[in-house]
This record gives sequence, structure tokens and C-alpha cells, in this order.
Amino acid sequence: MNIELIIKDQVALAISTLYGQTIEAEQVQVQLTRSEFEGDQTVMVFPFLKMSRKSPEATGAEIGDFLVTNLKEVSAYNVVKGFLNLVIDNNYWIDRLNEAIADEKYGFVPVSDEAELVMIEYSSPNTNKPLHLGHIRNNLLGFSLAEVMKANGNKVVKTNIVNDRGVHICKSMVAWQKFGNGETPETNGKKGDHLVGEYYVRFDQQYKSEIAELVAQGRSEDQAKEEAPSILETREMLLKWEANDPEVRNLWRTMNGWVYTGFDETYKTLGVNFDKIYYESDTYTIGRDEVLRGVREGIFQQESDTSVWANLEKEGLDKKILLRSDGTSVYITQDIGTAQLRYRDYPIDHMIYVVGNEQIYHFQVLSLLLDKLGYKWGKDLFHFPYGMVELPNGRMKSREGTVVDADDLVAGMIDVARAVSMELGKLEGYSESEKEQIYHIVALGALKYFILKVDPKKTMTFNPEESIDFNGNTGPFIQYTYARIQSILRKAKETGIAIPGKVDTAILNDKERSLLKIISLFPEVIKEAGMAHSPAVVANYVYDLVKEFNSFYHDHSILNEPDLSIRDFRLTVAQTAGKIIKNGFSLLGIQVPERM
RNA sequence: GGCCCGGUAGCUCAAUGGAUAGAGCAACAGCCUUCUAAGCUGUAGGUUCUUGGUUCGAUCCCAAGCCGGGUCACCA
Repeated sequence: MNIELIIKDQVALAISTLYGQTIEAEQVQVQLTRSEFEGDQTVMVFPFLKMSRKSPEATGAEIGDFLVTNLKEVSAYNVVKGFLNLVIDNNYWIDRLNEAIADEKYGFVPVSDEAELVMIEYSSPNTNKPLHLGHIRNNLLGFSLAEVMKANGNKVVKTNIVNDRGVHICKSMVAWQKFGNGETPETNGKKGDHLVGEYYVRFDQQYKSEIAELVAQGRSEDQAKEEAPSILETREMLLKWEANDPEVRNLWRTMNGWVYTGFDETYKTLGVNFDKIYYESDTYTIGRDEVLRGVREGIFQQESDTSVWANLEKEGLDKKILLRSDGTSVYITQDIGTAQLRYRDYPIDHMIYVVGNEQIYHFQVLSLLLDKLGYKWGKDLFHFPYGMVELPNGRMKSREGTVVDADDLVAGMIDVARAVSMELGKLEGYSESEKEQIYHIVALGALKYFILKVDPKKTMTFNPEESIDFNGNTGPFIQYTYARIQSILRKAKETGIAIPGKVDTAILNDKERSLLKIISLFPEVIKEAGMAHSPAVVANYVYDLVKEFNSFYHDHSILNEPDLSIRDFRLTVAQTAGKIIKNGFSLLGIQVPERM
């Protein structure tokens, strides 16, 4: 049992025994003792002063005596002001270590048949341009969140809704028809998603120049935007697409095919994947039918121009369009269909949407619409609104060309990893492909850790210079620590030292104690990360563990320790720390190298 | 303008209502004959945006203000 809970229970008992008052164990405040004081766990005694009617020091001493007498885990105490610092017996930490040693997946809750099913939607790209830095945060968070939820004992289905239709898709298609001259990824060697993205940009240029021309002819800005030939072509193409026009559909299939090939490559490089992929082109009709049902049932209103609206003013929101006057679907229409289809496909207990916080309003609306349509799970949708990624000089702007492309970014990181690694020259004996594999692991470790260590809710700044620094609080620093541990374990194996599967040493130095304490925290960290939906909790924990291990490693020799029982004990601790680093990083989707 | 989110060291980030607010980077000073120096140790750096309130105790909770961002499309 967790030491904190043991203490809380016993303090509650102490209060009732000593002062005749009843309190809930949950009300007892316990925290880790700050390092400048002696002890491991600290109980706040302030809240009990009213009951004891004594000074903080006297109250703390009475409770302290009670705990030392009644708990074998508490070996001593001291009181500083209103803080009761408890020294936890070494045997307790050794017991926890033995649990960690025995369990390959220490801290992970096994997934049972009765486990709840969590569906996590993430990535959800538009098929009109390549992935950028913002998508990377989304993908990393989504993948990691899925691992965290699994580790908390949930069944998880990772899903991706591909936004493969709509005006924005037609824009690239129109531009390619107009300016493409039959260009394909095969004819020019470009990655498919990048190629299509170029035409999306090309469309915008064309559209802008048409607007400028019309304005010069005396139209208003708004009028020009409505009447520009290329936007009219785009609208017509969307109509044809929804009408299943063979030629349009064919072009659409072809260009989306290019994009998918490109995306697959990016996903593979990032190491993310999905259990089930939905396509908006399949789900928007379900959504449209649902909206039309809503109109029949009087839930939504159809205007005289045939556009369909939901009035959410009673709920404190605005009016929301659901179908355009030309009958085509908007973004939220497909979300209604997708949600319905998913609940038809899976017995979903919790639906999590990993989508940026700029869409908070959108998901409020979606939840209400589904509720109005009679789906009782509508209100249960959980939007996980992560913050935007900014550059040191502000937000990424495609117009100013400051968008950081995902593929370029990863390639650049790998180059840096290669350069650093070659300079340090620690990979002799590895083949070129083995080396490349390590560069890849380190580069992605740096990128992923850099992004995941930040509280997902917060806007974060991506500083390219800092992201390629592999020292300090970084992924490679943690990977490096893991590699050093493996190096020791290899040497132990070579010299024929067997690492014990259980330890009973009760003599611990300070660094060993600290290390065992932090190791014992891992299960609680996984739980916290799950409740807070925050990979950052795991990242920060692993960093703390690694800091502690390195300090221990620096001060105490492991293999050269003359006392063999201490040597074996330290080997076991090192091995366990390595295991937790590896498992913790796996929750972040980060691999660890055996050497680096 | 309405609603939502944020403001902590020069920079990037931590801190279940608790003790003297912590790390990394950058700066400065040390440590490789020793299990990988992508490491370790130390110094310096703070009006936790401001003003009130609640509390034994507030970076954290509440209110107002200031600053920054998001959103309120027949875009996604």
C-alpha cells in the first residue's frame, strides 16, 4: 500500500484516539518532505490545532509519537513549526523496490475484459497541405495520451478522422487543373502532400489577385471575394463532388492518394499510428441525413434560401449553420456523422478529441447538437484542448512563410543528432544502418520530449535553437542516462555477475534512499497523468528520476564497489531505474537506445 | 464588444492551499588515469502582472483592473 494512504489513515486514527474527533483520512494533508529537512513524508498539523487545543509543536509531537508506535513504516519523526516530518523505515523502500523489480510493467494497470473503452481522436489532417509543427504537437499528444490511458487499464482505440473533402480540398484541385500541367509526385519526385500543398498555396495567390483586380474595377472587398472566378469554380466543383461527378471524383481520388502516401511516411517517421481511420467523405452524408432529420423534427430550422441552422442562443451560444444554401455540408456536419458512426462501431465509454484549443467553441456546439439530436452521449464528449505552438517571434503564419514543416523539422533534427553523435564518436563497432537508427531515435527523442514536457493545455514556444540542444532537460539527456545504465548491465553480464531478482539490504546511503523513493512514485505518476490527461506529468517525472540517478551514479561506483552485496544491490537499482526510464518514455512514444 | 484561456529568473518551463517558489538554457567557477563528461558540483539571477478579498497560511481560490492570445464565418 501507498505510504501516503497508510499515513493518512493512521493520522485520522490518531486524531480520534488523542482528541476524540472524527476526520476523514482524505482530509489529512501529506506531502513529500522538502529536501532541506530530515524525513520523507510530511503531515500538516495546522488543521488539527483546533482539535488538540495545543501548540503546533506539541500537537505534532503527539501525532508523531502515535505514528512511530503504531506504524512499522514510520521509524522516527521531527516537528518543525507546524510540519510533522516522518522518517520512513528503509524496509518500506526496499519492499517497494522489490515490487518494482518483480513487475516488468511496474505501475501499469493491466487491461481487463471489463475495462472501459476510450476512443481517442487525434491527428485529423486536412488533405490539402502537409503536416506542420502544430500537427506534430497534436500527433505526439494523441499518441502519448493513448499510451497513458492504456497504462491506466483502459481499452484504447486510436482513431483519425481525415478531412478529405470540402471547399479547401477543392481549392487545391482547381489550382492543379489550372496550373498543374499534369504534374505528379512521380514526374517531379516531390512528396505527395507537399505537392498538393503547393497547389493550395497557388490557389490562394490566384484568388487574391482576382480579388485585387475586381476591387480595382470598383467592387467592394466582400463582393470581390464572392465573385472571383476561382472561388466560383471551387464552389461548383464542390457541388459536382457531392453529386458524384465522375471526373471530379477521379481527380479527388488521385490527389488524395498522393497526400496519403505522403502522410503515411510522416506518420511512420513520427512513430504514430491508428487503430481505425474514418474519412469525412464517408461520414458527411450521415451527418447531413441527421441534420435533415433534425429539420423534420423541428430541432433545426431551414431558412427560405434552404440553408439549415441551429439556434443555440438559449444555451448562451450563437446561431450555427449546418448546411449551406446550396445544400453542401460544412465542417460540423461531418463531425455529427462521424460521432454517430463511431458509437455504432464501438461500445465507447469515453470519447476524447485531441483538437487545438481554438476549437473549444466548436466542440461545445457539437456536444449540444448531438444532445439535441437525442444522443445521450452527446454531453459526454471530451474535448482535450491543447495549446498552440508558437515560434520565438510569434505565431506561425503561412503567408509569411514561417510555418515549420513537419518533415523538414524531423530531417533537420536527425542531421543534428548525426552531427553530435559523430563528434562524440561513441558508436564504434556499429554498422551504418545501426548508427542511422540511433540518430533517428535520438532526434525524435529530442523533438518529442521537447514538446511533451510542456503542460498540454498551455501555449508553448518552439525555439528551434533550444530544440536541438541535447544537454540539460532534454530527451537525449534522458536517453543517455538509459544508455549508460545499459552499458553497466552489459559489463556485468560479460563478467558473469548475476543481478539478483530481489534485494534485502536495509543499509542505504542518501542517494540510494532518494532513488528508491522516486522509483516508488512511478505508479502514482501514471495515475496522475491519466487523470490530468497530461503526458507532461510523465516527462517531468522521468526527468527527476534521471537527475537523481545521475547524481547517484556520479557519487557511487556500481561495478567497482568492493562490497559484493552492495554492488549487486546497486546493479538491481540501476536496472530498475533503466526499466522505468524505458517504460516511462514508452508512454511518451519515445524510444531509448542501448548505446549512444 | 461578448465568451474562453494565459501572465512565475534574461529565455524555455516546473511547483495536490503549506516551510527559504524550483529545473534547464544563457553567464560565471570547478570536476575526466576511475562503470559513457549528451554527465556531475557550485555561484549569481524573483515585487510569482497590479490592487483588494477568503485563510493559521495564497504562485495556486474569489473579485476588479492591466497586458497577451483564442473564438464568435454559407472556413476548417
